[in-house]
Parts: sequence; structure tokens; C-alpha cells
Amino acid sequence: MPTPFIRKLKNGVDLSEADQDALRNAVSRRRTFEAHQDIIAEGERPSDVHVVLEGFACRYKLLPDGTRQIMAWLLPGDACDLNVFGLGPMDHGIATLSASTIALIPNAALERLSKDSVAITRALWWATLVDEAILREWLVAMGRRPADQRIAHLFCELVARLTAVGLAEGGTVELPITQVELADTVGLTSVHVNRIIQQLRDQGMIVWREGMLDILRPQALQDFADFDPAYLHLTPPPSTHDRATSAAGEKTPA
Amino acid sequence: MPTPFIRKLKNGVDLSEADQDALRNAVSRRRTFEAHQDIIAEGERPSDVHVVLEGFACRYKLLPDGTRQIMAWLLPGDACDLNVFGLGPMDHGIATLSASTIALIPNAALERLSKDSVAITRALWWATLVDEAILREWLVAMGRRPADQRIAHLFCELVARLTAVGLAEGGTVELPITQVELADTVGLTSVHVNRIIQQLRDQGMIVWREGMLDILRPQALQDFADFDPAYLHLTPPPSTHDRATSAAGEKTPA
DNA sequence: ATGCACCCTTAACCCATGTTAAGGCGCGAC
DNA sequence: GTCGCGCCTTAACATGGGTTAAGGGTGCAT
Repeated sequence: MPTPFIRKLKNGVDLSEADQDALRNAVSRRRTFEAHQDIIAEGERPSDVHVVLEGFACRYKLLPDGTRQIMAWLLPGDACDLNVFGLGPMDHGIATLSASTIALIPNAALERLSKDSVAITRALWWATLVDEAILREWLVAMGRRPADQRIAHLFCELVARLTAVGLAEGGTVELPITQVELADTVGLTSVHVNRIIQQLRDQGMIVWREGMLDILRPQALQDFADFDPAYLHLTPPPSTHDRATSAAGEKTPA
Repeated sequence: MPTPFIRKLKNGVDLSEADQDALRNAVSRRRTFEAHQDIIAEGERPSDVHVVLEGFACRYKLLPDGTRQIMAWLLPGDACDLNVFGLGPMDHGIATLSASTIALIPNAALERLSKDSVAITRALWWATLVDEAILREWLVAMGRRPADQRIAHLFCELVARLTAVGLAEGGTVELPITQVELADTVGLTSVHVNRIIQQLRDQGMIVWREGMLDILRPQALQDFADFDPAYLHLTPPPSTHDRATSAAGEKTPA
């Protein structure tokens, strides 16, 4: 059973069994967090790379007027701070959205693995560049998409990313966050997010209850959101073994 | 005379003379572009890394309704596509904003340099991570800052980045773009951008004429924009060689 | 069982920004 | 010269999304 981290990296780079074992063994320990707790504070210099195993976390910044902007969702398989390889202290905070389990990999250990394996080096690059691509897409959404498309687009992305780590079944995914947190993500007010969610519900596009999001009409939602998963760069390379599922929401739910 | 690329990298990593020479020699040729021309099209797989030497360029995406979002400004010293190391085809386009000179470094050459020099590897990581940090800050601005602060913040960033490559003198920098392009950058309309520029002018903060931007009251502008340059990670390392944070644990700061 | 905290929902009103449209200036082409 | 074309500017009007405020559900702590 691969950790979601490995599962994710295999979407970008072909990792040998040895590489996979090395990564698995590099995890020094696990920590669990309640919802809404800081994992890494702004200004810290973490000595380990944090990888989400279960639950949702996020990158965020606070503004002087007390508002918050969430800049990334960290889903199972995502690393929180690949940055350490080179940048100084964290310029933003990382917190859980829901109760989470986090794996810790000592920086030195990961650095050594990367030195010893070209594939692992590539994998870390790939993960970083995909993070950046997602960030760019979010920026486009904030700058040029109206609220409803912005949220619809985010939902499509969520399904695609969770599918890539095997956590989406038939168009249903976890979404264990509040409307306020969604608002902080898409740069809106929780009041307005609520309006939009109602609208998407009324259009029969989604159901979102008790932390579970159901996409009822995936194609309609993608069309509406103008969603093209290319930016996620989820194209599992030809592999000597084991094929993982590819792109986003094709099937209609039961 | 160091190229702006090297000048920029030295803000993050200490490069030996040999490393600097190697980078300079890796440039296979230069190309010049008029303003408003594509350098790299979406979907391309460039075989060289493009580095801006003179002029301004940008990353952008077009939306189906014909609007454009600019996602990054590429200033002298910035690389356009460090991505190539790992991602597939470009998921966005790169175009000039003003007439520009671009240096080309064959992917293979840069890859070899990176393999041979830890400092160069680090430098490329650093540049990538700084790009990402800038992207995050832009996202925060789009999500949570009103138009006037957003533009003011961008101007502060511009001065800081150009200062880092020696292209700012006494608060005066080049800004060879149109108001429409600024609007596409900050996610506003050109009409509204015009209103804000007038306002900043009337407040005696800036003058922007004929492609030159003057910051008249830098402190006032920074305060107004809530600008903190920490996210640019511009802290030139001590100039003796191979100083690098060796990643071990540190106590938690405030 | 009561009360409190958190979250979702709704409504009325307001404002920042978008839209549309028109005029002016500067500059290169002819 | 003068025509045309970017680009900047301004104005009148429209609207998406913000603000404020209130009510209701649920679950947990006492």
C-alpha cells in the first residue's frame, strides 16, 4: 500500500521499487492534528518536510485587517514545505483545515535521497512545478473569473487531484471545510459563497453535505467552469509496472 | 559585467567565479523581440531556457471570452521556463511587454551545469521558489486587497525586484507597459486602473510617464500597500563560498 | 435540560468595480 | 499636412459582490 505521497509522485515520474522504499523509509514519524491548528508558523524554518497523509491542510497568509487568504489546499500526498531546499524562513503559515495526519521526513534524509536518485530529484521538481502551475490557475481564476465559475473550477480541480491519489469514487470526494474557509480560498465573502453554493445546488450540479461533495453532472460543471486539467500535469509516465488512474471526472455517478 | 541572470541568482546563492563563468558560457545565443510578441506559445516544449536580459516580458493565459490574465512579470534576470526540467508542454504562453533581448541556454547545457555544481542547482531551486512566492503574494493581493493597494503593492515589488538586479536608481524604474497590460496583471479593467493611477498621482505618491515610473514617497506607498519584501527572499548570502543552511533543526522563533 | 459556540442561511442595502461610450493626444504612414 | 491608430482620459450608468444583521440548526459542555 503506497503512501499517498508516492502515489502522487508516480503521476509525474516513474519511480522504481527501490526509490519508493527509500521514500517510505525516510519518514521519521507521524503527527496528528485536530482541525484548524497550525502545522508550521510563518517565520519558522522547519527541519523536516511535512507531507499530508490524511485530511486537508492549507497555506495561508493573514492581512493587517485580519482577513485571511488561503493560497493552496494541501491534500493527501501533498508536501507542505519542499521550499526548505533553498529558501529561508517560511513566508506564510500552514494549518489544517480538517483533522489530519502528517508524515515528517527530515530535510537531510530527503536531500540525501535526492542526491542518490535522479528519479527522486525529478519527482520533487515535478511536485514543485505542479504546485506552481496550480497557483497560476488560481490566480487566473481570481483575476478573471466570476464567483460561480471560480468555485466550480475549484471543485473540478479538487476532484481531479483527489482522483490522482485514489481518493475519489464516482464523483464523490471529501470536502471537510467550512464555507468561511472556502470563501478565504476563493477571495469572496462567506455570504456570497453561500449564495453561489445554493445556485450550484439548484442547478443540480452538486451536493455538499457533512463534508462530502458530490458532483452530479461532471461534464456540465466542467463546461461551466471552463475546466481543462492540463495544468495539473497528471500524466503518469510509461511505467515498467502498475498503472494508476488518469484524468478527471469521466464517469457519471450512480 | 555580469548578466542580470547571474546578478539575480547571487541574491539567493553564493556563486563561485567558475560557476558564474559556466553560466555565462552556457548561453548559446541571443534573440531580440519587439514589444507584444510571443516568445513561447502555450503547448510548446522549448529546447532552451529563455532568460530575459533587457525589457519586460510576462506569463499569460487567455480565457474563452477573450480576456487575458497576466500571471507574472519577467524582468531582466528572470528565467521564463525553468519548468522544462520535468513538466511537459507549457501550460501558458510567454510574451514580451516591451522590446526585449532574451538569452537562450540549451536545456541540456543547464542540466549538465546543475549536475556539476551544487551551487547552481541551489540557485535554480531558489529562483523557482522565489517565483512561487511572488505568485502567492499576487494571489493574496487579488483575493484580499482593493484595487488601489493592489497596484501600489505591485509597484513596490517592481522597485524591489529591479533594485536587486541594479536597475533602479533613486526610486525611478522602467515600466514600459500600457494601462491595459497593467489591468490584465492586477485583474481589473483598464478604466479602473486609470482611475487608481490618477488617484496615486493626486496623492503625490507616483509619477508614471513615458515608460518611467517614479516613486515619490516610497515609505508612504509601502505603508499604504502593506508591502513587506520578505517574500522576495532577497538576502544575498555572505560572499565567501559554500555557505548554505545545512537544514538542521532550529528553535521556533516568535 | 439548558446554554453556548459554530455554522449555515436569508434579506436589505451599499459600494467598488465593470460597462459603454465618447473625446483627445501623439505619432507613424502616406 | 492629414489620416488612422494606439493609448489615455472622462463620464454616466449598471451590477457583482460586500456589509450588516438576524434567525435557525446542531452538537457539545455544564
